[in-house]
Amino acid sequence: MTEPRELRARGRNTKRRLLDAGETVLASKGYHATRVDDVVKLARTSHGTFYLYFSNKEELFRALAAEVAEEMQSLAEALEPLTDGADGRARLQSWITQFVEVYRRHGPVIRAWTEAEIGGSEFGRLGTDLLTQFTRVVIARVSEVAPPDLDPAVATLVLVAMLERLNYYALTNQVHIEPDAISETLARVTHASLFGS
Amino acid sequence: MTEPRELRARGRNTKRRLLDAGETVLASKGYHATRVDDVVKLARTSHGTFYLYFSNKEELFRALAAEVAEEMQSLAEALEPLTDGADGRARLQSWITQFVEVYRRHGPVIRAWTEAEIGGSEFGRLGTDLLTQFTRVVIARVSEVAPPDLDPAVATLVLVAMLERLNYYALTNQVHIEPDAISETLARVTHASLFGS
Amino acid sequence: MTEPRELRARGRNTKRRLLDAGETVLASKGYHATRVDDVVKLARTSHGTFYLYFSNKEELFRALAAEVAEEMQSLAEALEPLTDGADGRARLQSWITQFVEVYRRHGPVIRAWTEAEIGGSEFGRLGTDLLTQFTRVVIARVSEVAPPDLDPAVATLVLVAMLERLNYYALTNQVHIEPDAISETLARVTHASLFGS
Amino acid sequence: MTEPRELRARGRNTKRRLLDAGETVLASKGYHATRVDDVVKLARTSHGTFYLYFSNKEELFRALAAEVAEEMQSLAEALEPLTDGADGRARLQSWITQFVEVYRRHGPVIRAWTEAEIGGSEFGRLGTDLLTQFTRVVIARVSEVAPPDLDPAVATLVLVAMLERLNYYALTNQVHIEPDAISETLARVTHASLFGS
DNA sequence: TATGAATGAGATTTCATTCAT
DNA sequence: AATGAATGAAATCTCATTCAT
Repeated sequence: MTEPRELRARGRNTKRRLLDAGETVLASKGYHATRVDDVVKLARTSHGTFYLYFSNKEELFRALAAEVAEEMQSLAEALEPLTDGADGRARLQSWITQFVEVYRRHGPVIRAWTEAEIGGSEFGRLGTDLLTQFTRVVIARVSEVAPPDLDPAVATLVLVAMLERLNYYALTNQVHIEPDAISETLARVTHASLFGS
Repeated sequence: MTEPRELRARGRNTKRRLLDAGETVLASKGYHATRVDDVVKLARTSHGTFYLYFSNKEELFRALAAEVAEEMQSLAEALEPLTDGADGRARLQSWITQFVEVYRRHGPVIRAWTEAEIGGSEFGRLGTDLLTQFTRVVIARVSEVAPPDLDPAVATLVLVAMLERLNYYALTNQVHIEPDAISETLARVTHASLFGS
Repeated sequence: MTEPRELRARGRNTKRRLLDAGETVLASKGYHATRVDDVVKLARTSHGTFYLYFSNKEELFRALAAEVAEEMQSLAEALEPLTDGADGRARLQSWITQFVEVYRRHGPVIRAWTEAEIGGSEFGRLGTDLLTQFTRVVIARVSEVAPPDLDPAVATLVLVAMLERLNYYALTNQVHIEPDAISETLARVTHASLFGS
Repeated sequence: MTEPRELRARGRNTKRRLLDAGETVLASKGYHATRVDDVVKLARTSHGTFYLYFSNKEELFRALAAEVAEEMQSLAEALEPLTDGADGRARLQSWITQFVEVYRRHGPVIRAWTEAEIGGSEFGRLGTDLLTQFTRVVIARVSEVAPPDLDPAVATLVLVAMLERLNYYALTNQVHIEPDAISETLARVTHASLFGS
């Protein structure tokens, strides 16, 4: 483990460059195919410097994950009570838009969890933990309004699955979807499931 | 390229063992972390033999993909017209149950596409192509019944996203869901979106 | 850990070459300064092959150590009861000559224990264990004849210290000693300490 | 080469801390495994500062060696003529006790010579030179009294071998020996060899 | 006098693929 | 049809030393 050191301005800057480079490379190559060499080249620094800040590749990704996890967590907590009506749907859609935005910025990290957790790495488990946390908050909101015959936990998972996966398809260009259509459709489907069409 | 050769019984058996081993390893380690060594050990054969049947690692995955693609394609074509009412919903649910079953058997391969396509490998593209094909067929069905203000393509993607991702969560034990609850909930949400609750 | 595999003639030959090369390089550079690269070059093989037989550098040395430890153990057990008189001294000297011979052949490995045990590596502990074993057997012989005011354990250590260190000086050319003079002098000093001059 | 500079109190203190840290790390890790990083951490200073006082790692060790060499040399010169009788043996034992004390304080450096000289480093040669010097003085004393059939040079080496190695065993806890037993036994064995029991 | 940061050469290790039998 | 052995390019990681402040 690299001891967390007190960093001066230059050091903080270098570490930031490495994190950003890591996220960029992650985006284009995925977790397993990312080479330390790619990261340091992009950050315009050396291997030695990389290992000054992170004791290995995994730790770089853990640091990225921690940053994203925090954003996701605040987002989850920002979800207000769900309500029926055009008004409630608009609020839901606005929340989903924020999610889409976070995914647009940090999708690569989120997707990397998927890749990593299959190998059972620590990084992968971080992703699972976040999913659990995120889900817990949303379930609470769904429980308040779900019809009695709809399991809130399952419904929430469906929602999260849609959120994550649809963004994923869009971002990897596996399909073409208008960005606006994503949040609108997600809001509509979710709302319909909870309150009827 | 290994020329497709006529194989005797023994050869076919060996190749089958390699394919099965490949799928198993894929399930536990994921695309990038799968080693030829793991595969041949599990298949109780040797590296030399592996390259007798596949000219490289990628080709093994392609062969696996081809098998799964075929099943998925028949499944897509088996989707009957969607109809309103309890009856229509039951038929939809039964189709989803079949999907869940296919995913249960071949999830590792399907999930590996995700991982692979990030690196831009041929295997990854195969997955994308399959998604496109699969989607095309489903869109046709959805178009027949979607309300005018719901884009059939997007709605289909939502459906597929749910299908794939929820199964994924369940299969990787990231969350616990009752197997039956999966198809029931998926059917309910889809039906509600298309026909109202 | 590299699983112990069944080796054919060629494999056994290669492994032997690596072991021998390891011992040679150890002799000239010492434990820590030995590079896998030196070993494989001398064995006229490749890095890849090295890791086929040993999962890392340490394991190569452990294998060497085990071989030497066995020889040392048989030597210890070959020590007959110590007796007074010219006759007894001749027998002692002949045993010491054998020790000198083993040291001449495997001194590098024995010396490497010293270097390694300082770092607390497994390899180092092997050396300590061997010393303990070896000493135990010799103590038994010394106890039979030591004068009451001479602690057999300490006397044995003195003997072993002389044996090891004098050989070491001679082998590393830190001093020049006629090979015959080594065993003769060691026999004389030991015998004098136990039985009087 | 770092020019020997006139150091103020603060500088002298820093250099002392580095030397002490060097000896401590040497004790726990050995010559080859000692890292500049370990030394500066223990001395609570920085890499930059280290190279202010020593032009490289080797020079730190040379400085340590020089300090120890001086002590050893005075010790050698303090050896009085060897004489027979209880009286002579007591004087011998008292000298050996001083040796044991020096070894207790500086054993790590002395042991490191062994490790270093295998790689042919300057530091190793320093150790060899010291051994030669030390031996020369002792041989002179032994020559005065050795029986005609005992080569004084070899007898001296035996003595030094015992001295060094027994202390080494004791200090590295490879065996347990009562501190007093060390010098007593060494004195007895040496005396017996030279003068008969 | 001091130090945090950076460097890069060199070491270890991995693994897809080829070879020889 | 099968396989044990070998390979070497490429990846990860280490650490003595230098730089800039």
